[in-house]
Amino acid sequence: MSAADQKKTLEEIAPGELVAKKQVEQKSPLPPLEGAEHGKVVTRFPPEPNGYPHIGHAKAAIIDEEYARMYGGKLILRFDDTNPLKEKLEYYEAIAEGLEWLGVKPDIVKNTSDDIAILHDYGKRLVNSGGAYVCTCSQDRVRDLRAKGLACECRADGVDVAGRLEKMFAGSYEQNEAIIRFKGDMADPNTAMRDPALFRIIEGDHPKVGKKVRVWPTYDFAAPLEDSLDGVTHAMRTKEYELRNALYFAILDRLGLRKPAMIEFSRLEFEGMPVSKRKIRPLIDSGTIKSWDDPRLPTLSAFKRRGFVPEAIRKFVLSLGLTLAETKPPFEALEAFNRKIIDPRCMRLYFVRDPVEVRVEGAKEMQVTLKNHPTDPSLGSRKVRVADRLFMAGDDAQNLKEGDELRLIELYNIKVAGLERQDGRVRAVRAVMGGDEIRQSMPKVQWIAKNDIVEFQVMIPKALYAGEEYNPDSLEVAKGGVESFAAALAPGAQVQFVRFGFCRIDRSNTAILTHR
RNA sequence: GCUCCGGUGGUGUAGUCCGGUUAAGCAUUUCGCCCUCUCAAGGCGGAGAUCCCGGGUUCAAAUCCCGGCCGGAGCACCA
Repeated sequence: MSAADQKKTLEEIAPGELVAKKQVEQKSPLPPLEGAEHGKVVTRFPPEPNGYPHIGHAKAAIIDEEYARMYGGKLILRFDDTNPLKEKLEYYEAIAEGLEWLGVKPDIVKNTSDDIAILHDYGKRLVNSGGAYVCTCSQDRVRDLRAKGLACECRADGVDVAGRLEKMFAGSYEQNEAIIRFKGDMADPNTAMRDPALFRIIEGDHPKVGKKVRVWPTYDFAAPLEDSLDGVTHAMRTKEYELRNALYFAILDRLGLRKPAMIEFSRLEFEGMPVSKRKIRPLIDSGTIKSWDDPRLPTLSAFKRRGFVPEAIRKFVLSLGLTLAETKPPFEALEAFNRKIIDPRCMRLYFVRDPVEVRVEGAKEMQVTLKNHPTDPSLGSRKVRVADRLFMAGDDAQNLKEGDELRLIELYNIKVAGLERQDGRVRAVRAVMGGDEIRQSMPKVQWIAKNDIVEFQVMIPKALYAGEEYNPDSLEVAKGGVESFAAALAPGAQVQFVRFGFCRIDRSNTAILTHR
């Protein structure tokens, strides 16, 4: 019996007994938070200031903020700076700037290193209460025994733990000589629980606290403590940390501290656009890529430079949801969001790639007014003087045949009278006036008056990586010309070059293609 | 190797916890039409998924159970 038949029969036998499945409506693109109370939600975005912010940071920060706002709560930006060897002052700033550009406004900004004394205190407390111990084994031995699931002597009773702890903080141990380890379970199938390091000694110059501190907590210790102490109610992190959840909660349990809820989501990365410094740094060091805002990179500064707007990134990120599936979302979707947002505010200007000269016989010099936007008059117009010589795009010219008619957009029609070729390529076009009637079927092309053209180039970013290899064709350069009006635009201006694509002016005579 | 997490149209997701209302919603992509002095945006419409595979439970399974297969992650004194 089909579902419909069953339903019908049921209605006959027991009218009114059929209950409609409850409708779960939800406004926000994100699912509701478990146990969230309005006004009491605290989330946190905890980047390590060890590099420039990228699209992966954006995802986490946006989700964190979105939830804080959704529930009228607070967002904490916490620089997770517990490794002086990796962190630099410029990265704190870069991250803060990146978030500001994104429109993510934290309610509180702090550093994990601000709380180093508190963290030390809890660490000592944990050791003194038997929840952790000082291990003086070599790194190799620790790794080896963890793999085998065996404990070392340092964990046994009878070791002078108090003395070792004292030595650790007093500076008697050298770097790598001693660590504080959580007393977990060396036989736990979850290897994260096999007595992980909680503190280690690092001789370094910390960007915020200098050389004063040498005993630094690891992420595994700092994260749960900070979250709990800061009042975070919902902590979110990417799913590669999933196995550490047990440790996170075990630490808080042993210290008797409040436990936040933990939510995971997958990392965000685009195909051919790696986020990892391991893949980008060599290209920078070798000069293949000049800077961290190169338009092929997934850094926020690159997205900005390329012409993506924060609203588009936010919409895109939220459209991905909180899935755990590891996929590479379509870059085209980001482009589509961005296009819809910038379309109404981009002036339509002419860029001709590989210009080919057109001579229109009998054309008199005249002045035309061109609309800067097809539907929005507030974007204004511009005046251009045209005589009998102008340029059209090389690709458009190549397909011409004698007798073809085409429309020079917002100017007039022309009829091809002759083509001048060189090596089989059309080098110049001779044309005659073809009237002014606009016909839908007629091809329409953009043009630039000969006396108005300015040399110009557009950089076209492509996939940086093809599989595991650097893509040597990742940056295409389209050379050509623009109207003098476009050449005069200030860097940062976003325009649409008609029939070419949306671009952001990067510097004088150069733009970057945002997307088609 | 051990442990954990994923697997829904070309792509990304919603739905899966609490099985049934439309055998699957949205976005992107693509195609067609309308609009249009752009191959943009906007409007309308179409195409595209045996919901990884195989069993089982059930009147009924994308949803529950078992077993596979495939993909990813963790096993740092990095975060």
